[in-house]
Amino acid sequence: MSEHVSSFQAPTGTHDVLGPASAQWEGLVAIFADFAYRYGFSLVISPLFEDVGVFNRGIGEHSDVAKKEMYVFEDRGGRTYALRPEGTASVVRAFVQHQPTTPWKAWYVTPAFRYERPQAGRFRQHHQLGVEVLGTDDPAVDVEVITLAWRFYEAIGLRRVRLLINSMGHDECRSAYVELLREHLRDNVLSLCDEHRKVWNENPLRVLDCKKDECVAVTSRGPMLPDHLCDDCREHFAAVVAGLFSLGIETTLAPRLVRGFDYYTRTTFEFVADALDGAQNAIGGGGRYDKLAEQLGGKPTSGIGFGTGIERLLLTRAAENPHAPDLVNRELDVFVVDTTGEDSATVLLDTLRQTGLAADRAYDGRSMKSQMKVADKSGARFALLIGPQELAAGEVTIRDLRSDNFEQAQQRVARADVVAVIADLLSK
RNA sequence: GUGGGCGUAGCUCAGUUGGUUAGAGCGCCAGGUUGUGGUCCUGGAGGUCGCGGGUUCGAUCCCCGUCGCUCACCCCA
Repeated sequence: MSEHVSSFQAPTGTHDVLGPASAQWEGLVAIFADFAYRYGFSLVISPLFEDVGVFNRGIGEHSDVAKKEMYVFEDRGGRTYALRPEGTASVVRAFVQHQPTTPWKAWYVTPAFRYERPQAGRFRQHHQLGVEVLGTDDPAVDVEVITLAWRFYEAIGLRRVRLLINSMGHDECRSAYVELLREHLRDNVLSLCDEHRKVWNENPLRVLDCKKDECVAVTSRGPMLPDHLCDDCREHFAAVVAGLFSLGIETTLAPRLVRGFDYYTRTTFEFVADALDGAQNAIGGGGRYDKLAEQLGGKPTSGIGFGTGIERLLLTRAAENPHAPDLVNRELDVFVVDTTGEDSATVLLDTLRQTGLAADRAYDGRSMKSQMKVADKSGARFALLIGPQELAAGEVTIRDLRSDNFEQAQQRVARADVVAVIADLLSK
């Protein structure tokens, strides 16, 4: 800042996550990875950018995300790519490309990019955790995916989360329904809100999602999707709801829940955090996409997935309980203070770390007082002091940084015994 | 894309109804005699008052523009 050179900052809508906040991320990802493992999922890593067609065909060219929110660019070879705006399309593209044996259960953690104006809980780069299951339309897998999400939310301490669930039907029963809805909207065009009065015909389902009083009044008098499902879809939906009920997972039937991506069929769901009173209270969502693999050039393959936003999860945790415990412990065990200027600290640290302890030190040959201050701020449980006396005696002074009694707080032990003594002290 | 609020030290903010060397708290660094943190005391470093232009004898303060942050709409995680 002292120079007149211009500097840089993170692009609009993006953020650097530094410690200690980043430890919360580590914790979330680690817990989710563990859940995924316990539910039989394996990690899938796919590219952050794809041929733009993957997303256009996947999420639908008429969706808002595809129309105006994608980061599209041309590379030096003239190919048109887009940064992934969500996780599912890439994973399904990978499935189609590699044709793993089914059912294929994959989980991911990824950034997602959307060109939007940032606001509370919404960014141009956000991060999602998610799972996908390809190759079965068994309602049991719908239940399993939703259960994984639900139990995960419980595990990270969320208490005020509601599960909204709906069925979009399959191609035929949905398009039949859309026609019914279209007729109903046509008869009531003048009663719709300003915006939908113009565009209701392009995608009638979107009107269901409108929160304006005018649109709500019209659609609530009109046909509802769950009432117009075919027998198969109705049975499938009933099986999903029954499965969740048998697990004690409370569901809210949401007949007007229409999610933003066109690929959804049958089961769709969303998790809403009541602690987030802003507009951005959806912390996760997903659904079935039985036509997506075909749309991406693969064999007809059923699929279902779920994604949840890391930033919103952390916001929700903080909103529900400002004093929520850390999701992962990143405190140091010991801090080495060495004023001899020789390599005692270097050697001792190597030993400590090899035994699995978390250990750090001060640099630049600072005074003992200065190093002790750093030790204190590091949060370490113990300080290990090496001055001329310890050096000469081949010993180390162990000081308990949580004790305020000078006499009882420290003891001198032989270098060779340090690891054992520390291990013993930490186990108490 | 549209609209509101805001932009002064690393952080949170005062302040100047336009006038000499711009402040506080926290944080950071160094001391408070002989090798020891957390409290306390002292001292220090650190700011083109977002950037550009205009008005003025003079602008951090007024005006315009611009960039950025933030909140909301739309939509979404």
